[in-house]
Amino acid sequence: MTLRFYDSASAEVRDFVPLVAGEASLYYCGATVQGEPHIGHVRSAIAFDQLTRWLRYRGLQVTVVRNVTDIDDKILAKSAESGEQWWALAYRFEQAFEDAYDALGVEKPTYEPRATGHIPEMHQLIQELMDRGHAYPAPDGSGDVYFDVRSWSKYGSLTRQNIDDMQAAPDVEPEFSARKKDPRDFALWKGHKAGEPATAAWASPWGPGRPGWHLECSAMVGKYLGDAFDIHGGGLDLRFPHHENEMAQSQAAGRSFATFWMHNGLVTYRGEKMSKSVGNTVGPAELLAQARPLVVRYYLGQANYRSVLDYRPDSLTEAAAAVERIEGFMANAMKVLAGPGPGGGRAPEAFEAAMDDDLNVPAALAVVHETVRHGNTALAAGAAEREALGTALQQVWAMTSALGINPMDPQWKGDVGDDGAHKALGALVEAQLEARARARTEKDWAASDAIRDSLAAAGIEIADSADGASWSLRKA
RNA sequence: GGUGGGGUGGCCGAGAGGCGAGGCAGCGGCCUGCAAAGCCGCGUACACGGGUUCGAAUCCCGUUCCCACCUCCA
Repeated sequence: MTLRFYDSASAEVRDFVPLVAGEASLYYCGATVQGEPHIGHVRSAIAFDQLTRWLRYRGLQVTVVRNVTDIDDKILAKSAESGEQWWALAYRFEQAFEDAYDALGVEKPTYEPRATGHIPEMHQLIQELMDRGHAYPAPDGSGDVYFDVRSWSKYGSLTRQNIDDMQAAPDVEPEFSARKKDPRDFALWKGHKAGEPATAAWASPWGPGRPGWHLECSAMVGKYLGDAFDIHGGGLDLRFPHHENEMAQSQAAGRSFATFWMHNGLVTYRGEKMSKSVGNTVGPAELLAQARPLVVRYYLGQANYRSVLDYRPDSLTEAAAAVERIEGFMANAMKVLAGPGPGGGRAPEAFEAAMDDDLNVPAALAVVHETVRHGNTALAAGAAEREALGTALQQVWAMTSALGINPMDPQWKGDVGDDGAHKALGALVEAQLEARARARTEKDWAASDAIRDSLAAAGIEIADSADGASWSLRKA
């Protein structure tokens, strides 16, 4: 087997060869916790969760690091506006992100460092850059320290851009530009300004201040994954300047940094990028109000991670139908096979090949659905096809687990209600089903259908089969 | 101006020279007391114009439209 991923630095699909055999290290950019999460953030996390799960499926020991940027201009600005302490505000939104990740089955990263906990590592990196002549303190005594892009000939290589071809940014802050040797130089350290809270300033050899955004990630990567690691991920919108700058400052300091860069496609709404600055965001809570977490996860994870996902509210209904098809098969098969869920099965080769090929989830899901169809056929064939049924169930189990969408996973059970209530409901429904069965025996179709209709009105769906009727709560 | 990614059937969404991935919706059939679920069948789609080829959605040339980044953004 060969894993192949699209490396956005080289713009090609390449064989993935881990730096250390049997292991894989992944760093992907988490949130700047200055507001509520939107589904674009969540999509990114799900994409890298799929990647993590697949690397594990392939037997690699995976170390995952996702940062939390808990200090930045916007956090301070919002704090100043509302009066809430900046660190309290940051923590509040950090929790909102965590809740969304948890609800949608994104596995916890191995490490989840916060920027503010890594100031010494940042100072060290700045010092290394200064020693090598790639960073300089602002000449005006502001306490800012900048990265000198002209001193690093490879600047622009991640995004294959030539510095001189780049459109000059609108000079919104001339007072900053005046401190820079080149307008594209970016802040490694931001000197403390009058009016900013003292709690948002850390002592440094260049004066009190706080870290620049790009520097945080480089410092944390260095601490948790070392000078060289396998994959750096994040949203496509972070390629430039964030990732370009990260790469420049890390490599200029003599670290080799990532061997693969993977960027997930953005979520759009009515054709336009979803973002806080555009103001067209839709939060995970809005989707979770319309559909079960499993359905939301399926929806956000069903397209190729690199493609644009245009959110339309009704697409959740389609995702729900697809999930129920898979879920229905698994539930029926488990009932017939009367065993606990099968663990440890293997996915069909076609599924593995699709996932190995740059995580082709849509093609992999096609295999899931084909297997479900075969399984349903085996189910209908009865005892003669028990073995085929068992195989299909095992395969569907393995595939959905690998994608993080196994409907039988306890993770998704939360919406069923507590066991006591469910048990009581079951007793009541079973009594109804018995009455209906009697009516059916007497061919009293009116009575039989009345029972079915009243249960349906209460959100309980029943299905007839050769061995009697079964019921389930209607899922959103 | 520079850099990247795209335009596939009613919708979503893979594929990337020759067999119409898969899902959703729709239609017909089987099953069913009737339904539901499930199974079987039905679609001749690849922005436009040229070209290469026995054969192009896939390659080449041109045109056009869209998105993203070049400023904070997953």
